[in-house]
Amino acid sequence: MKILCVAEKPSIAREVSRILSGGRFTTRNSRNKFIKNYDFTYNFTSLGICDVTMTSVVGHITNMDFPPAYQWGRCVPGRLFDVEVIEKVTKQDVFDNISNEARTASRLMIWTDCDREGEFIGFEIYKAAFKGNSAIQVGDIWRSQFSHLERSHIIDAASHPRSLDMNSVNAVACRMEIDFRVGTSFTRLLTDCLKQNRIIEKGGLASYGTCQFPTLGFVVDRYKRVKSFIPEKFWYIAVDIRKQNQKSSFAWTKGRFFDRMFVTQLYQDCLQTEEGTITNVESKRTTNWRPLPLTTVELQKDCARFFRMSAKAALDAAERLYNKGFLSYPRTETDSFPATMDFAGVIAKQTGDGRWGAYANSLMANGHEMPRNGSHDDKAHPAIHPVNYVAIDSLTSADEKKVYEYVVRRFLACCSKDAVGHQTTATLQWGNETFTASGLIVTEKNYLEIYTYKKWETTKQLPPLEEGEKVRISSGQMKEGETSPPNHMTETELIALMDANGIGTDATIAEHIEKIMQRDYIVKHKQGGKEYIVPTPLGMGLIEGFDQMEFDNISLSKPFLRKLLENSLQKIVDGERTKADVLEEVKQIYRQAYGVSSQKMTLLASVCRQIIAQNS
DNA sequence: GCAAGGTC
Repeated sequence: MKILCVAEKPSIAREVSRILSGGRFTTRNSRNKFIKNYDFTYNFTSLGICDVTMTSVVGHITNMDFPPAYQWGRCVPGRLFDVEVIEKVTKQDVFDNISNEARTASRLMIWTDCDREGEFIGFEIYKAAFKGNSAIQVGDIWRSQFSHLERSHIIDAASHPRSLDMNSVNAVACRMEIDFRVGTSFTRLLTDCLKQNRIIEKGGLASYGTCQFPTLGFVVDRYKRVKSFIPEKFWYIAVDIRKQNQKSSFAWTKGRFFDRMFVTQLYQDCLQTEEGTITNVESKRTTNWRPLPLTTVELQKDCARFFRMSAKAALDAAERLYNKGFLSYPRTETDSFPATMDFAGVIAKQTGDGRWGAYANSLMANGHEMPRNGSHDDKAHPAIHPVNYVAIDSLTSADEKKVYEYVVRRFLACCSKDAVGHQTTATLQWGNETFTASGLIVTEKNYLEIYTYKKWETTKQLPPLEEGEKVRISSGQMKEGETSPPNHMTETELIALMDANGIGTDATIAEHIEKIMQRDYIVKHKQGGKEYIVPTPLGMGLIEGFDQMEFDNISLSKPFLRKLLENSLQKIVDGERTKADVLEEVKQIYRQAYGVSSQKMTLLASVCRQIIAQNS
């Protein structure tokens, strides 16, 4: 009896084969240069010893399309909400490999990632297998459940398969159809109209996407807030005391007020007394927590912040390091490690390095900590960590060097003790007002010694103060300040906003930013050594134009619709709603918005024209 | 020529 096993990517097929076969497998090439077919035998608990062929796909192998009659220019874009969609095989060689291998198989076992997309890819694999062997039915599919490649976990997964979760499959099918219909209809409408109005060039493209526009919306929103910012004056009271020839500044616990008279009144009351009283001195141990295990989004945010690397460049470098076997899988939302992971083994591989080897050695000698567990789990991959050592000087790409070093230091930091400090806070009463000052001494750096990207340092110390002590106010002043404008959007902030609002995924956030840059909706702008993202006049015109149309309580440039879709998809997964039901509801919202948009295209064009003229 | 999601 032959079992056909199919994974989502070649690296998983290789690893699972290695584990299940105990290293005794033979390898055949497929027509796709990335994909190998591995043959071995395995003793499945329920079936006994079976012949196994393990292979993989490379992500999705099919996609949606419209029939020829509905290609660009052949119908009005509004029809795309309702015409039939067809399935098209996008990777014929991969598809055929599965059909062929399925011919001699009596069972199909799906080893795709255990997330929603993985479930759908599993269904695509089933269809390819069924084409080669119609004796394989949906009910015969084994779906193995695993979230990392630790040996016992994989063997357990091999003996406890479940069935394919059609709710998840339907949720993904729903997402695909919405994104496809909405994206294509609006893109054709926008492009055709902006071309007619000569706002974009003949060969140009003005795309709309359910992720592209909310992303652009974030950038435009920030830009407008910076431009329309009006500074406001505020007032506050600041106090210095002097003791042992040392000045200490105390901050007002009330902060600041925009009412000058009010602060003046309080300040006048204070001036009645020349002395203040120390009402409280508190000295306590504080800790500064080691970082959480690394996710893709965190990696991208930190690379942008620490190395000024774009999200795309960071992910590309991490991917190359993964393909060379140095890093674990770099696309993950999980901020924890499996409890069974061999942390000491991972640390031991780093002990020979010239920069961090000594630290790794000290962790080995003194015992490492168990990493903290974050609350996110994509149920498919563990947090990003080094799997093999490479001397960074032997890497040729500057980005790879930085990313590898960062991932290693982050991992060692995860296995280290938290930093410890001592914080002293003194409270001062002056008249009716209270003020505080504090000083920090870092007593044990611990993880900070290896995680050099972060600063937590000893500050200026307070002089010895006692509760009840009278102190002379060496300077008590009412000061004036001014609110400052928000900064322009950084890539780090944009990634964080997208992540928080469910726009895109760990694997696609970087791509959406790149795409709207390609479309000339946003540009990166250097200012004072920092890089900011600002909208182009076209990008502003599009958002402004859509915002001026009157939709019924919805916005095409904000993240709410995407979030609504995401919530509804989860309900499909949970079995609370059907795909047909959600599809109709969401389609109806966009269909209506499309109707309004197509009527108001002249408004959009004139808004665009106006903003472009203002900025040229 | 159009989307977003996988992966290489």
